[in-house]
Amino acid sequence: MIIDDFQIKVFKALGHPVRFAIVKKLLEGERCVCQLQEDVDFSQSNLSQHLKILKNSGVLSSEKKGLNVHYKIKRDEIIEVIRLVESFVKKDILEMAEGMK
Amino acid sequence: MIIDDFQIKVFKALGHPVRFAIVKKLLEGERCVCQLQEDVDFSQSNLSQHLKILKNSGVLSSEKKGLNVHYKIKRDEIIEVIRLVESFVKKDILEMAEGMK
DNA sequence: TAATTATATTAGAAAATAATTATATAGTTA
DNA sequence: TAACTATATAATTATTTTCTAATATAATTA
Repeated sequence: MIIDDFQIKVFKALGHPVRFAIVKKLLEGERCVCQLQEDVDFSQSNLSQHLKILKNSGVLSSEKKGLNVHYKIKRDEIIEVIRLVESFVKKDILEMAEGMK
Repeated sequence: MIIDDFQIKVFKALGHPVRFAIVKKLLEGERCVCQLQEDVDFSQSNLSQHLKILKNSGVLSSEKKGLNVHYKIKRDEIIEVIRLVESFVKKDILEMAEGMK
């Protein structure tokens, strides 16, 4: 199923620490690559490659503004997804903590 | 952030075709490993390894019932997440199709 | 308790993904 | 138009993930 493939691509894109960090940063709003670079301590080239993966998966969209390229979260559903996963992961962590008593 | 790590684990778990297929099957309800094996054409060992990853990430939970082990989706949020991603991916595909006209 | 069935684990090979380094391009300003 | 700045691409290497094959375990039944 082709829809499955696209869904898998989205999950794969979000399932990497650098890319997840980028997306979380962009929850605050649109940013140019140069701004993303600030928060993050790996090469420009590497960042660019991760941005490409995020864009290809449909998680981010980009727009060229003069010399800069601005990236943003493409759809609100992504924001929802991250919130949902965060909430259920928190439950898991709580339960784990309970189990250790 | 530890919560981030758990979230990333969830996305990574869902970002693989075999594991995604397993989870989609379990949307229909709890299944034992033997039943999952039917739909799928790779080794028992491999299936078992993927189930382990899904369980460790918190996506699935399991319960031993006699000789069988039953797996199910651990939390309803997971179902929601999959629906959301499906819906936004469909939008992307539609837009792509528009763009090709 | 020996054999059987369902599932899990381990080790190693194969494949996929990620990071690094170097180079290219597109827009901008001097 | 030459030099500069921000970002992208390509090639290579390093790392991680996945698969395969063999073996182990736990519950069940003969």
